[in-house]
Amino acid sequence: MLKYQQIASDIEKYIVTHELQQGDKLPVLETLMNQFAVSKSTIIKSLDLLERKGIVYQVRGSGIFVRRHRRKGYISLLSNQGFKKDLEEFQLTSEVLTLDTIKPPEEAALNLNIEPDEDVFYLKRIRYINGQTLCLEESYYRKTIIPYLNTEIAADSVFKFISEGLGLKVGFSDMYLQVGKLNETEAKHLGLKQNDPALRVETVFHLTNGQPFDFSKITYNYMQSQFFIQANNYYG
Amino acid sequence: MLKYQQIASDIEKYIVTHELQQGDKLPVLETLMNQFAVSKSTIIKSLDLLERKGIVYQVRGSGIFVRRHRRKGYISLLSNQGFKKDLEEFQLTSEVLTLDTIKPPEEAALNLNIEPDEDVFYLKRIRYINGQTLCLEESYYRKTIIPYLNTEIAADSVFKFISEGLGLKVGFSDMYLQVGKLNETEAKHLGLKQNDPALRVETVFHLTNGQPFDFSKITYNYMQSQFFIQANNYYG
DNA sequence: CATTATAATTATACCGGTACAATTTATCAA
DNA sequence: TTGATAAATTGTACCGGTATAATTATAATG
Repeated sequence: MLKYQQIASDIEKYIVTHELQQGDKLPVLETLMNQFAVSKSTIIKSLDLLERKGIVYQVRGSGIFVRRHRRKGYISLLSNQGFKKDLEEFQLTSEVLTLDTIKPPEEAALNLNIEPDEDVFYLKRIRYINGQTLCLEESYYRKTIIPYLNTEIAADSVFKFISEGLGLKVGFSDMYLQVGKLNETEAKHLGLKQNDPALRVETVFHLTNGQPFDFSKITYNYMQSQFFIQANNYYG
Repeated sequence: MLKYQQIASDIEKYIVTHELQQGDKLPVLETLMNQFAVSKSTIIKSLDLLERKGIVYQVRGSGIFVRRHRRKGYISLLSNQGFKKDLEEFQLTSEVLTLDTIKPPEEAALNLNIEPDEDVFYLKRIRYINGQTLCLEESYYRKTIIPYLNTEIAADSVFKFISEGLGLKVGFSDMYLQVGKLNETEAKHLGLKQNDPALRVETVFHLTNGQPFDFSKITYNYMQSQFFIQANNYYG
């Protein structure tokens, strides 16, 4: 692990274990420099990372402060790890409905920017949170990039397998949100009624090198889904 | 404007005017250094900014590439300028229903982290996109920070006034999303039916110094609202 | 021709420095 | 006590350097 990542992780742990709250002040830059025995630029890089993750904010001339929101039980839309990570405090399980190698349907081929004859894994599953249906998910993984998958992995965490098992690095993702009404199939799977509200999220996941490797369509159970987003304003 | 911001803005303009597409390669760092006649670190800062804005991605050993999604007509949830900016291509108007100075209701006081007897502006408006209802919005602005507002400003863009008129800098925001069903009032305002799907977004906006200044509750018309989010993965 | 080893390219990590701008604190005058 | 002024604090902009890791291009090998 790189120095600046390690330091960021240490500071984050410190904030959590010491239960620092929104607005609490961290030691000044120079103190942190000495404490971690690294140069100024490295500390700055750590803090910038923490700022992007929404954990601190920095105020010129004043200090470095903890950023923390109060609400619990919300799923982060931004840490694109398939939210397995954010909900560790909850019971999160999956029921795999389908796992097949297929030729991608048109919309998947378009979003993955691949030829229609390239093989993809098609995974369909229902995800449960504390025993309740959370969402219905359909994913298309490029076999060129993810050569292997099985139902065990699919029932646990595909993203964990991709990063830890395959050593691939997830880079960025484009998400598209829409609200509509559940159709009959969705309603049945989620245990809701037809025409109930539906939040649909389509995501294209890319590796750090820019390759798209996963296109997924998720329909959320509106009863279970509360999301939060921490945004920074770079448009000053 | 700072050097690195100016350079970032220039590169962004270049991408747009030359219609560069996803995956197109930009000149290498050293070329950019010479071209803009600045040091390496300044160019890196510019590119980091563009990366956070979701405009480029960088691949070590390979190059700097354009990041662009294909779908049009989606509202960005992240550039927290009250989306006036993102939808400039559309006709966006507002009808002000209420603008009053009041004592904040409990949830507003909680989210703004203020005393219940501190004065706030209460603004309620309907926003239209191309003549159709886009959302119903209720906002609470702290008068200590935003001392003045009128219906003209409210009908145009409060955020524009805050930054350009008052010289305040918007820093970060916490957003909470939920899906549910419209109640009677909401349905009437949005021209929809009761129990139709509703996307509700609550946001707490902060200045760069961490002060919360605006708590807003928005209910979107599900027929009009398509959102996109560009996410980066800092959790490597 | 495919595969492997080697070299060149390219972005990133990390260092340490000066100058500066925003904020906070201390000082002083009214 | 208040309000203005000056000084100290603190993060940010920008410079320019070395070393390194990931990727890509090239050369060598079978």
